[in-house]
Amino acid sequence: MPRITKEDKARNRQNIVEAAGRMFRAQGIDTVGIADLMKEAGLTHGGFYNHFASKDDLAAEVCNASFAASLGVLEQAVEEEDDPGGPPLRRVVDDYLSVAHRDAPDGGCPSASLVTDAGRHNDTIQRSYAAGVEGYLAGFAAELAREQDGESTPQQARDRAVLLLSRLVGAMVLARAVRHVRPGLSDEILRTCRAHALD
Amino acid sequence: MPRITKEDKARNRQNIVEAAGRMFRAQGIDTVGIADLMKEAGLTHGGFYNHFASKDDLAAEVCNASFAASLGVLEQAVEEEDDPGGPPLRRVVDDYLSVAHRDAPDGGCPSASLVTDAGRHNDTIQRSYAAGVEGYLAGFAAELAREQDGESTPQQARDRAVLLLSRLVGAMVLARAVRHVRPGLSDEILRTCRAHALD
DNA sequence: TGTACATCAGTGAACGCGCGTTCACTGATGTAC
DNA sequence: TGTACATCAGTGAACGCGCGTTCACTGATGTAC
Repeated sequence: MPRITKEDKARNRQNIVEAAGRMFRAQGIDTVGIADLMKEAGLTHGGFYNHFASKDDLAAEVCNASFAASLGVLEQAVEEEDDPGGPPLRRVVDDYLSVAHRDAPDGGCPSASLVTDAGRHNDTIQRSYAAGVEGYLAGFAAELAREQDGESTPQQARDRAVLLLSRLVGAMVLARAVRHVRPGLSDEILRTCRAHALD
Repeated sequence: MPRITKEDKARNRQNIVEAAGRMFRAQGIDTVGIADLMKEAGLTHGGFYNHFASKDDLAAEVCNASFAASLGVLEQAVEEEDDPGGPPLRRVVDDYLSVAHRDAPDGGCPSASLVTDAGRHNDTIQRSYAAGVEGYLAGFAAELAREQDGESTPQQARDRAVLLLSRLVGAMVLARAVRHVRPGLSDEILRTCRAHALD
């Protein structure tokens, strides 16, 4: 049946990146095989290397794409001005530390779902991850500065952004780790941290 | 040369658990092979199944042992009364979020180093992990109650313990994830969270 | 206490499996005239 | 615009490797008398 249209090839490539983005976040980079991920993208495994030089190569691109998508959602949430649920960062925290986000890591924040994978893979992946973290920090710091309306220095906003991200990530990874065997504890972690993440 | 003394067998078993404890925390459960870990324990891979029914079986035991050792260190630190470095929890936080702990996950807190592994393995491992987390929370809550000297309810102490552990774990996993490619960012995360973990 | 035999921890080769990656092949697309 | 040929994305078998696990074997220890 091949050969395929240029547009089809581009679409296939994007499908691979998106499928891998979901699967890597849900199950971890090492757990997901090339064959699994190509099937999820609607292809057979042999064609993988028409698009990527290696699995690590894909993983780095997936890391970038996941952070870009996740940051987009974040900034969109921040921009929705007059909205129920209080100020933007209040809504961001409530969404981040929600049961829905805990139970659907495949569409969620890569800061949390790839945090261990990043440290255990090559530097290219780690750089993509670190850049994504910096993106989150910049976004949080900007919004914190805006909400305090000149009441804080850039350094203070930066510090608070670092604290906020650490708290969100810590609560989420712990809540996910105990979810299946101690759902009550998992819920408690989310609830308690939701109430105090912005302290 | 075998057969071996009963005492030798017990010592070998303990060596395997300790070697696996270090390697699993440093590299992750899936990354470490049976052969690697038996060599580290000074044995050959074939004998593994004289001690454990499966790798998962070992992993659950390792999880228990690592938490027990780590909690022991924690409680010992708390008990060293008149000591420089302020009140016990202040010292616990400073040790936890130290550069030394970040750079030596093999001897450190399993809450942080096994947090992702726990969620991705079978329920036995996850239960060991969750029990360890509860141990940490109980230890923190008791010390928080003691330091506030009756000024807080058990519920408040529990909430603060949940917050504290989440913050420690979040900061540590993030600091480790970006360590090799952004050492400055990694240090910043530790420093900032050290200053505010007990807020 | 001494002797004879069963036990079983350690060894290292082997098994089966799944992984990342490579390859020969196909045939529709892209392109040059 | 039409024709002829080169390109190359997708396919699925195959490769090499390392993994968790099994196994036959060894010989010192444990034990029964």
